Amino acid sequence: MDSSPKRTKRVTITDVARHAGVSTPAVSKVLRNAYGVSPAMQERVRAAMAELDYRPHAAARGMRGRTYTIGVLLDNIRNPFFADILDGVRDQLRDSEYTVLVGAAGFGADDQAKTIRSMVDRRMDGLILIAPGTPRSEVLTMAAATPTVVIGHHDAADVHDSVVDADAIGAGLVVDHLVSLGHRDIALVAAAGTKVSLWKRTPEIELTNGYLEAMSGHGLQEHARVCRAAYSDDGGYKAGRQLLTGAEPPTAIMTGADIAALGVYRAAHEMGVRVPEELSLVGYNNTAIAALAPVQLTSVDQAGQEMGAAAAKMLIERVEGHRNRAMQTSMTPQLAIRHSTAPPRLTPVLGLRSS
Amino acid sequence: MDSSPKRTKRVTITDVARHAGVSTPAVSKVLRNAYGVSPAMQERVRAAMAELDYRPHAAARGMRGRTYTIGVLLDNIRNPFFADILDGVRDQLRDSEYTVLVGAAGFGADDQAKTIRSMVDRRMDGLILIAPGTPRSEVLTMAAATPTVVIGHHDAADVHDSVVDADAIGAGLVVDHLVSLGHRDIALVAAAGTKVSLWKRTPEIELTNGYLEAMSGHGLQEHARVCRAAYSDDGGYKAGRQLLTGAEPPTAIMTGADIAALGVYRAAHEMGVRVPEELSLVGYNNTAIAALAPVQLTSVDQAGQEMGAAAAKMLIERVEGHRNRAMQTSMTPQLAIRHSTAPPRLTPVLGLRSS
DNA sequence: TCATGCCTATAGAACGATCTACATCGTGTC
DNA sequence: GACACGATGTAGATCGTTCTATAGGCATGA
Repeated sequence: MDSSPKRTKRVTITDVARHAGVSTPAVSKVLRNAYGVSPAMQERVRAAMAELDYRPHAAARGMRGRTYTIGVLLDNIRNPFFADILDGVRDQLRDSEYTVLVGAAGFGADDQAKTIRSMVDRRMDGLILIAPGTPRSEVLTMAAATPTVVIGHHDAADVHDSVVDADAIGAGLVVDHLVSLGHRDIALVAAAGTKVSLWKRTPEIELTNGYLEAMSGHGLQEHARVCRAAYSDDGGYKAGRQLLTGAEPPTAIMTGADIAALGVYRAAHEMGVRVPEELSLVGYNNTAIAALAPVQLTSVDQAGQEMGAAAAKMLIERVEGHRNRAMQTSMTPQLAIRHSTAPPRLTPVLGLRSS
Repeated sequence: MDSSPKRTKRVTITDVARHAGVSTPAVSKVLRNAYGVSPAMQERVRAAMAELDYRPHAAARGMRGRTYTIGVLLDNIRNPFFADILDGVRDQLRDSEYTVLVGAAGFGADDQAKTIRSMVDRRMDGLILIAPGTPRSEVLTMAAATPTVVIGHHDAADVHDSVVDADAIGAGLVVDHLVSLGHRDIALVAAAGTKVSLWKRTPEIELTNGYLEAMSGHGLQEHARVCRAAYSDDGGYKAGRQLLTGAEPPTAIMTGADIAALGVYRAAHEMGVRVPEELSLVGYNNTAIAALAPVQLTSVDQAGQEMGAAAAKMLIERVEGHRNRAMQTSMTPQLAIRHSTAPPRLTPVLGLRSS
C-alpha cells in the first residue's frame, strides 16, 4: 500500500472559487442555480469551472443537500420488462442532473431490503422500487425518509407514489381473445406471491382476480383454474407439466410472464403437444423475447417504457418539492397477438400426443 | 415544501458513542475493524449499535474513507450475458460489506463516459467496466484514480486489471464444429467496433481474428467472409438478409451474440430458409435465450458468472490494497451444441427457397 | 523508583459541499 | 438627504465519518 500513486487531488469548489476570485458559497449557489446570483457572477464561475474541469463531489453534496442520484430497485435483471421500465426512467432523466443507479437485488426479500437500505444510506434523493418483495411496512418506513415510487403493486399509500398497470384488464383481454377463438378450458399460470410481504394487491393477485372475473363473465367459472409458479423458464415448465398431464388438460394456457410461457412451451414440446394447434399459449409483458422469430408469442403489452418515464417524472416532482401528496398513475395494457394462439381442435385427439 | 414530515433524524455515530459511553472515534474504529480496540470495547459498542439500529452513513464515510460501494458499468441491460456476469459479481460480494450498484448507460460512448464519471464522483471504491465503449484513454485516466477491472477487452494495461474470455478459441471451436459437420461456406456476423474508442483488441476483433485463423487452418480462407452488424435482433436480421440474398449464400452463419443469431434466424425464416436443414446457425455467449425451447441455438459458453466472480475478487484485492500490480485473467470458452446446426445439404436446392 | 515501551482511547482537524445569517451596495421614496 | 428595501455576495457553522497526533494506563526492566 506504500507505493500508491493513486488519489490524484480532485478539483474542489474551493479551487474554483479561488480561480474565479469569489467566495466558496458563491460557487455553490451557481452550482445549485440558487436564488441571488447575478449573470456576471454566473458567467465568471462557470468559466472557472470549465477551465479547471471541475465536477462536484456527489458524496460531499449528500452531506447537507442532495446527491442527485436516483436509485432503482430491480429484483431480476433478466426480465426484459424491467429493462423497458429502466429505459423509460433513463430517457426521462437523461438531460437532468440526476444519475440513475440500479440495485439488482435478486428475489430474496432480505436481499432486497438490504439493497434498499444501502440506497438510503447512500443518501439517494429518490427511489423507484419495481414490484418489491420486501415487506410493505419496511417500504413505508423507507418512503417516509426518502421520496419513493412503487411500480407494480396496486396497494396505494400516502407516503409514496405508485405506477401500476391495470393487470385485471390485461387478464380480461387475454380471456376475451381466447374465448373468441373458441377456447373454454383456459388455465392461468401466475406467481405465488410471498405471504410475508404483506402487499395485498400485487400484480399477480390483480391478474388472478381479473382472470377469474373474466372467466365468470363468459360463464366459464367452472373451467377456471390457477396454477402457481415462479416466473422463470423452470417455473413455467413445471406448471406446464402439471397442467398438461392432468385428467383434462386445458386447450389454452395464459401466464403472468413471457418467460414462464416459454417454460410451458418447453413442457408442451417435450410431451409432443403442438403450439398453437393443440395448445394456445399467451405470455405477459410483451417483452423482446415474445417477439423473437422462433418464439412468436401472443402477449400483453404493458408499455414498460412509459411506466418508467411516468415514475421518474413523479419522483422528481417529489424530490424537488413541487408536490407533496401521494399520487397513483395507472396504465392500460394492450394485447399483442402473434402465432402462439389459434382456435382449439374441436375434438382433442389424445392419441396424437406422444409422451 | 412547508409541511414536510420527512427527514426523520438518523442515528449517527455520535449517538452510538454517547449511548455506549465512549468517544466517537472509538466507534469508528470498531466499525472499520481497525487496530487497537479491546474486546470489551468491541462488545460494548456493538451492543449499542444493535440497540439503536445504527447503520453507517455511506456518503459521509466516503468523505474520508471508503464508501463500500462497487460500481458496475453495463452498456446494455438486455444482454443476458451481462446478467450472468452481474450474478457472479453479486455472489462474490454477497457476504462482504460492499454494495453493488449498476450504472446502465446505453451504447453511446458519451453516455457511458458520463456514467463512469458519475460513479467516480460518488467515490465508489472500485469499478467493473463490461466491454466499455468509452475511449481507452478516458478509462485509463479513471483507473488511475479508482481501482478498475475491465471485462472483455483484451488490451492489457498496468493501471487496471482485466478479465477476458479467449474469444479466438471460441471462434475456433465454432468453425471446427461446423467444418466437422461438412460446412465450408461459413460466414461470421460480428460487431463493427467503434473506431473512436481506440481499444485495439475488443472481443469482436479477437473473434474475427480467431475465425479467420480457423478458416485458414482448414484451408477455407477463400470462403471466409465477415459481415459487420450490431448485436441486436435488427442488426442480425439485416446481416442475415445481406448474406442470404447474395450470389452464393453461406451454408452456415456464426454470430458474435445470441441475439444477433436470432435476427439472422428471422431473416432466414422470412425467406423460407429452414434452420438447420438449409442453414446452420451459431450464437455466442450461450445466454438463457439460446436454451429456450423454441430456440435451441448452438452457442459458445463464456461462463459469465465465473468471469464476474473473478472480476469482483480481483477488484476487492485492489481496493483493500492487498495487491498493487495489474493482473489479467483469461477464461476458456466451451461449445454448447443444440439443434440449430446440422450437416449441410450436399447440393443446395435453391428452388425450394421461396422469397 | 523511575524511565521505557506498548496498548488503548480520546481530542481535534479534515473531507467537500450546503445552509443560515449577516454585511454590503445601489436604488427608489418620502 | 436620510431611510428602508431588495438584490447580491461573504463568514462561519454544519453534515457524519475517518484520519493524525497525542494523552493515559499498565507492565516491564534497570
